[in-house]
This record gives sequence, C-alpha cells and structure tokens, in this order.
Amino acid sequence: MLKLTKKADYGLMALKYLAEHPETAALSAKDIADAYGIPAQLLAKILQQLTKAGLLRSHAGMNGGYALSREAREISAYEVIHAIDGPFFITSCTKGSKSCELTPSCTIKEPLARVNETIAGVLKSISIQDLTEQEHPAGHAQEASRLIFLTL
Amino acid sequence: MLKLTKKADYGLMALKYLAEHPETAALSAKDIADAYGIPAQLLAKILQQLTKAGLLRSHAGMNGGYALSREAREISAYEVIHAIDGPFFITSCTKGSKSCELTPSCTIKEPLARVNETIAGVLKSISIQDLTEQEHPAGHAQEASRLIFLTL
DNA sequence: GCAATATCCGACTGGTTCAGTCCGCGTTTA
DNA sequence: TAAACGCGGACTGAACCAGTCGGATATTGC
Repeated sequence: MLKLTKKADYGLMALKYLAEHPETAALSAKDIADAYGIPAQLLAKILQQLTKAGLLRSHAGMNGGYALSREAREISAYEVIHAIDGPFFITSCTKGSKSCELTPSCTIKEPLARVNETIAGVLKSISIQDLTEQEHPAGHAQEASRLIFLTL
Repeated sequence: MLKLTKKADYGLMALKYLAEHPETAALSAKDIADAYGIPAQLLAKILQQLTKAGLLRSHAGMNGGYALSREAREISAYEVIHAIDGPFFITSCTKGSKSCELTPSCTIKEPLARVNETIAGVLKSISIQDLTEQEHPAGHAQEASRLIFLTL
C-alpha cells in the first residue's frame, strides 16, 4: 500500500532523464524507453499525460519528441505524480462522499487529512533537479527530511 | 493513489473507539462495527490481525472482545497500518527485486526512499491518542506538521 | 509528393488486489 | 449445554493496474 504506480515511477524517471540531457532539443518516447528498458508505448502515454498537464512540450514528426517546459528545478515530484495518478488522498472517502455522511463515523479523517497535506508538502518540496543530484550534496530534499526528523 | 486501504481505515477507527472507551473491559467486534456501521465480519478479521501484531488483547467467550494492549499514546498510526497492510514502500520495486537490477535504471529510488522514510516518520509520530483529540489542542501531530511546513 | 518518424488517442486484455461474505472450528461463560 | 465470542481459511465480485494493439494526425527529409 501507499506506493506509487509504475506509471508515476516511469514519469519521474523520464523527467529525470530529460533533465540530464538538456543539450538535446527533444527526446522521443522510444529513446527514453530504451534507455530504461520500459515499454515504449506505455511511456508514450505517460508522456502525453505530462504534456497535457503542461510539464512537457511535445513536437511531432521526425526528430521530434519531448522536452521539459520549465527548468528542472521548477518542476516538483508532486506535479508529476498528480498529473499521472490524479489527486491523491490518504483518506478513502473524500469530502462530499456519501458513505461518510450517513455514518458520522469518520472523526479520524481530520488528523489523517493533516498527514495527507504533510506528505503532499514533502513531495512538493522535491524537484526533478533534486532527483538528478543522486549524491548527498545537501539538496533541498535531504535537508528538509533531516529537519523533519529533528522536529518529530 | 497513495491512499490507505479501507481495512487500515477501519483499524484506526476501531482503535480510536477502544481508546475512547477505556472503562469497559472489552468490546466485541460487533459492538465496534455497529457503532460505525461497517461490516462486522470484516472488522473482526482486522481486529484479529491487530491482535496478532500485539496491538490488541483478545478474550474469547461471552462478554469477551478486544482491548488495547498498551496505552493509546503508545500506539502509533504507523504500527496499525503496518500490521494491516504490511510494510509499505513508495517505490514500486523494493530492494532485491530483479526487475531493477537488470536495468540500472532506478537512480530515482534513493530520493524516493527518503520520502518514504519521512512519511513513515510522520505516521510514527501520530498516536491513537492523537486521533481521539479531534479538537485543536496542540497535539503532537499538529505541532509536528506545522514545524514541517516551516522548514520546507 | 512520398515515406519515415513522431505524437496522439481510444479500446482492449490479463493479472492482481481489495472489499466483503460464508462457513466451520475452538474457547469461554452463564 | 448452549449462547456469545474470537479464530482462520476459502471464496466471489468488482475495481484497478500494466501493458498491448490499431489507427489517426502532424512534421520532416529526400
């Protein structure tokens, strides 16, 4: 449970790959898929979703492909996941669902909603750029999580 | 995506209910299920899992049922979720899986593993007791998440 | 213009997981 | 002894995920 779908994984990998190859004008879905050994057609659909969400710019035709629409530092992991898997909620019933109004049961939801926001905040603080800096050099992400642990 | 299973939800609700009724020696699965309007047989299985995990104490026979095996403050949401849904990982391939060793693809995993730990840390910091204090009175959880947002 | 290379998009399938149910067994107490 | 309760395996239907197929459209190079 609580795991990313493979699609979201692939999406993050693809964006990271694009961030690592800024010199090329555009990379095709097949290029990226081959680099990681993932199904090309599946990745293609994912990249289409990311394009529709405005995270990528696409270009059809020969030598076409995809490129980041913003700087890698300006794209958060949260945006990627959200674009692919849709809005996520830890609570199984979102506000407005009937199942919870009938039974005044879910007093649990309030604290969990706060957890949800916390997780979203963490994901928003991590950029594609952070993913490319696989080594320790005190990126945003690492500092943040260290601080979090100190405060808990 | 990234949502708790209903089972985990039910488990948290049940523990919260038990924490709110410390005077009674034991509550049956049916009692709790009726209180929240959830399927009794399903809840029963969940409570059994929590018992096996050591979070609850069970007592068979008439007037039997379940009771917390520790103080509500000493039981974390993480333990409950872990007991019901098993260990969770954000990354789709855990360490040791073959699919990732073949392709040296997953340089993404390291940062995501850190996110995973962060989330686990947040869940560990929330106790059943915190769930019962639905109002604001500056419980652990709230303070923690406020600090997190400041640091990010 | 034509063919190759791309993105784009809907439909489909097989597999897995989740939610929930059924049923029989062991245990405790009145 | 019978009722109330926990225990645990097996099963079903529904939903979702991963991946594939097929075709339409756009762009480029020759």
